[in-house]
Amino acid sequence: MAREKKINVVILGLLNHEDLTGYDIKKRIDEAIGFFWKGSFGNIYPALKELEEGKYIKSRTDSAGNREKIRYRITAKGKKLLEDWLKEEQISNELRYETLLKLFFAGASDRETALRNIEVFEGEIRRDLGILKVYCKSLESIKDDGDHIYYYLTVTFGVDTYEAYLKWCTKAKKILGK
Amino acid sequence: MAREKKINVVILGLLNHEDLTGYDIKKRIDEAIGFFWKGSFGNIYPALKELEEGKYIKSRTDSAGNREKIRYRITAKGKKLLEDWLKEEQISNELRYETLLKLFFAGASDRETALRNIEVFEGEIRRDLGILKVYCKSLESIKDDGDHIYYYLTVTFGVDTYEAYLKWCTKAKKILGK
DNA sequence: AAAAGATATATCAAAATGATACATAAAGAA
DNA sequence: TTCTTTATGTATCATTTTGATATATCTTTT
Repeated sequence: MAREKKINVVILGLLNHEDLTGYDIKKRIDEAIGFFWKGSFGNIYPALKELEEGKYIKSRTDSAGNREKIRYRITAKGKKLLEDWLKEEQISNELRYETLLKLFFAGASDRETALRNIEVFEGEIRRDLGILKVYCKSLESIKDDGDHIYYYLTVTFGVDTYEAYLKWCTKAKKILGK
Repeated sequence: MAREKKINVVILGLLNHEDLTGYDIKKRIDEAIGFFWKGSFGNIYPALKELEEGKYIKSRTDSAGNREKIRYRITAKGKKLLEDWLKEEQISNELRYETLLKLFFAGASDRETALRNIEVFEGEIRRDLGILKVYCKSLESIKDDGDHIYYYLTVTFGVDTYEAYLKWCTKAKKILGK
């Protein structure tokens, strides 16, 4: 089987929960999986067309008022593709941390710059961790219903790793002498 | 100032340490910063040409034997660009974890599949953590010389976060009933 | 001497990114 | 009421990155 483009399986995964428009899909990606995955209109809309051509999803145009709205639903063929991808053991996990890049090359500048970059990172992580903890708390009570358990686990991944980041920040600042 | 393409600053950062060929650059990226950054010939070679056109680097062709070898050196202008980038506070840090994606969508399949995906992830992380720890140990004794401190800090980031990943794996497997 | 693996440059199709354009609908302020 | 801002919605495009492949030489192993 050909290696499926990632945006395709992301779309299928989201449509497997509920019917959505392209715009909804973008929002779901940003809100629910935004801390570990991204999507843009630039690949969502073309992918939706492709997936419909391949009969993995089906569209329904909803013209309430003057506004055209295209809502998509996953087909049996689409569910099959999603399940096949889930069962593939090959995974690609990637970090792209500009903070680490800057730290690695920090010798080209001074310690103050290196420290400031760590502090900027720390600030962002602290803020995002706050948001993740709120999600985590609200999921704790419902995590045993249906598929919430999986959502809960991804959020705890975020919380645990972000806490590790913060600990590292403290250590790194100390080592750099602050 | 225009937002600089990331591969450009990666190349400048590496050339700031020593003169390198395109092939060397690819190797350095894979070895030294591979766990948090990637590069490919497909963007390294065109970027080298562009950077030379902009006078950020200078090439020296070394034709020992029949083999042509193009070695690059950073210029003062290139150093300036590198420093400017280091001082920009805007950073973009990204995770792209297929493992989390599969976990988030695991409801479309069964718990065994979800567990297997976590185990695959765990295996990879355990292997990579072993490598990182070796690097970490060898850097510990020289971390106070020159710029090694920054290399050491990036490696400890890897070690700390990978250890957090492993702890999360244990917890996640337990929650999923194993 | 042959085979295999590392070195080296280069290109290309496919995919992702980030920005923008355009238009309607809804909410809030003046 | 009217004006303005924000959210919804589809769509495209240039730039960048990815991943694979092509081609050739040099080095090490068998």
